[in-house]
Amino acid sequence: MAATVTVRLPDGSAIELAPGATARTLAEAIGPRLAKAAVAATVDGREVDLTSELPDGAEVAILTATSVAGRAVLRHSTAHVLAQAVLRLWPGAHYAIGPVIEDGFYYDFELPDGAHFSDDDLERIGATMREIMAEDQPFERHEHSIDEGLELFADQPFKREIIEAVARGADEVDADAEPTGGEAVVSTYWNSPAFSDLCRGPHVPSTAALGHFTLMRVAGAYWRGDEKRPQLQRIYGTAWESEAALKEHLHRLEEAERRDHRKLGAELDLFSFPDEIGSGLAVFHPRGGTVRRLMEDYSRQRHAESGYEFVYSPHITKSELFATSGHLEWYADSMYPPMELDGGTEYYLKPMNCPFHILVYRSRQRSYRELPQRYFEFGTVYRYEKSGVVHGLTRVRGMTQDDAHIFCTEEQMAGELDSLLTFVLDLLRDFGLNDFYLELSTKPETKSVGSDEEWDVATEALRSVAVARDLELVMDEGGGAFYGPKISVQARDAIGRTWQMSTIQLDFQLPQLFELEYVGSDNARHRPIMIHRALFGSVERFFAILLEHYAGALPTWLSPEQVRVLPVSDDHLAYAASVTASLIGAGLRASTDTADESIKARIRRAKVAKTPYVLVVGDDDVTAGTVGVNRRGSDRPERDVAVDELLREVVADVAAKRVPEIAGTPA
RNA sequence: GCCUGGGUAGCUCAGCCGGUAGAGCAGCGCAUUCGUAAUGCGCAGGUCAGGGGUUCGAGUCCCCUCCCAGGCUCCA
Repeated sequence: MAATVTVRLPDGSAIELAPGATARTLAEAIGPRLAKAAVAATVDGREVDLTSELPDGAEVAILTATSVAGRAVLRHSTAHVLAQAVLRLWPGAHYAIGPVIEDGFYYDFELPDGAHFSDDDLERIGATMREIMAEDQPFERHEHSIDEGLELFADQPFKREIIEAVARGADEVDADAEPTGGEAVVSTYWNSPAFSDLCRGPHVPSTAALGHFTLMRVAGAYWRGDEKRPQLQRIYGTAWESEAALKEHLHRLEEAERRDHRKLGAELDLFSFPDEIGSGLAVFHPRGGTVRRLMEDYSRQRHAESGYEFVYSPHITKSELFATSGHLEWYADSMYPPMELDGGTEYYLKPMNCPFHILVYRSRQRSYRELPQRYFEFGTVYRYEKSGVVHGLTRVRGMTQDDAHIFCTEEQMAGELDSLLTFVLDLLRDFGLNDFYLELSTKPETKSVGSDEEWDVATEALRSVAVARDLELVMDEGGGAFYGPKISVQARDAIGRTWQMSTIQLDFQLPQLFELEYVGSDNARHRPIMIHRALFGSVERFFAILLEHYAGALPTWLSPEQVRVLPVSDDHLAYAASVTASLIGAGLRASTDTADESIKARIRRAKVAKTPYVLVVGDDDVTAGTVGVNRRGSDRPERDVAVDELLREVVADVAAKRVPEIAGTPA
């Protein structure tokens, strides 16, 4: 054996250690602060425990809890303690898997006698976890043969299933085949005589290294995500490297809750979901209707400027149309069941607009001279979403898409895609979104039509316009629609969440199914290419995203009410009315609040409604022709502003589509 | 669709071991006429989601249905 081992550090330097040195020894050799902060290490890129011995010549990095990988170790270890606590409280419980997820972890259990967790249990479990952490139990790694593993977990059916999968060489979430000696082995972590868990690790050295966690909620989840398998009880939690980081995370969650569009929609009187109508079906109130109209009007204007023509199509159709399009074959699960009319003819509510636009195209023979044809429609579609998935305005059963279909020649395709992407990004920026990345979705493994070659051509066309942008491109393998690949524009909002916005889909299939043609300059018939695209996605969903992004404080140009004028007393009513009239005369949305309430109360109401400009007019203003101005986001009112001056300010704000300062914590 | 938890006044929520329903805000009325985030007093408002059952008696216990939330799955 060599007298020393030498390992290389991430900065390229080498360090010499005594034989048998562990990652922990290394951390201590580098410095006491690192030794204290260390939770695990990587050896030649593989994550290992601090107690693992370092081989000579290895590249080693120490993981601390403030790194992404370090937090994952922390969370994974906390998940183990959760399992230990549950087994302590419910002897005989079965434990399944406990992986790390974004910002936290979960663990799935099956409790004896079909018992289930309640919110009170979370507190008890959390308290027990803290006991275990106080007991300073080590995470000791052991390796076992498959047979030993099966023996160890004889009464744990889920663990046995994982081990059996490892034995078959499957890559498992929470247990890993280790290529040691060519024979499959499993590793366990032993915390105490009462608890060990199957896991590939690594873990923190001891339960005492944990502590900044919260158990969040209980949920049901299928074993392996398969609805035919047993439903387990899942506990979600989050864990961080410090109390401050934990608090910050909880604060972010509160911020997201404050921005919940369903809450804002009710508070700001924008829309509602009356039970009488049904799940996932919204009505827009006057204020929400105004916002929606503004969004749609602006979109229409931009589409008209960009060479789109406006078409309209009905909400229902005979089944034949969707049989030809393939929707009945591929999409029937998401469609409302048919209505039988006219002695047996079946009619369907439309889940998509494309077949209708195709019929517009096919209404007469087309020449290459008139391509591209760009048909736009605010098309209202209905999709029978499963009851558990509907969510506010972001996932509904009835929605209006800003849908368009472009029919073009193969030669025109690249240019169309390119200008389309510019159009999309410009439009989204006008609404104040400006942090984007692109996602390219390729052929689905199961549900798809068309040959691999066609898919390759279409996918490549999309890829080339995507990479031409100075934007991040993320692959979404298998995420395309059944008829073609797509690019989607993902936007990050004010608190760092990402939303799928616009989609651009290429389609070589529907033109074939509907036998679309155009006559080329060669006097021969050719097949056009079809591009599907929706920029808002759905108007409802885009509305929801804007509401959350702006926390309800929509830009002035989109605000349902832009200015509210408050007379100090009844003496100023006439003046207030004249100010309001001149604002309305300038094309603004303004009203006078004549309620018999104190000026303070009316200011508060106007502010709570997130009105961009709240004007107060009293004696001084009547004589001087001025107003007092409260701008949204400012707590310092300004006095003696000339009406003309204020009017110019608001008009300029609207014309510039100025983005308000977004209240709240940035991500 | 499945799991868990919910549904009490327009909204947010109290309501014990089963004994006949309560607050704040909003609404309405009266007083108040006010210069920058809630003036005071009063009134009204509920088939306790709907239906069925147990019970002398059900908001409360049981069953079914609908709706909501968080997940699983799916997705714009």
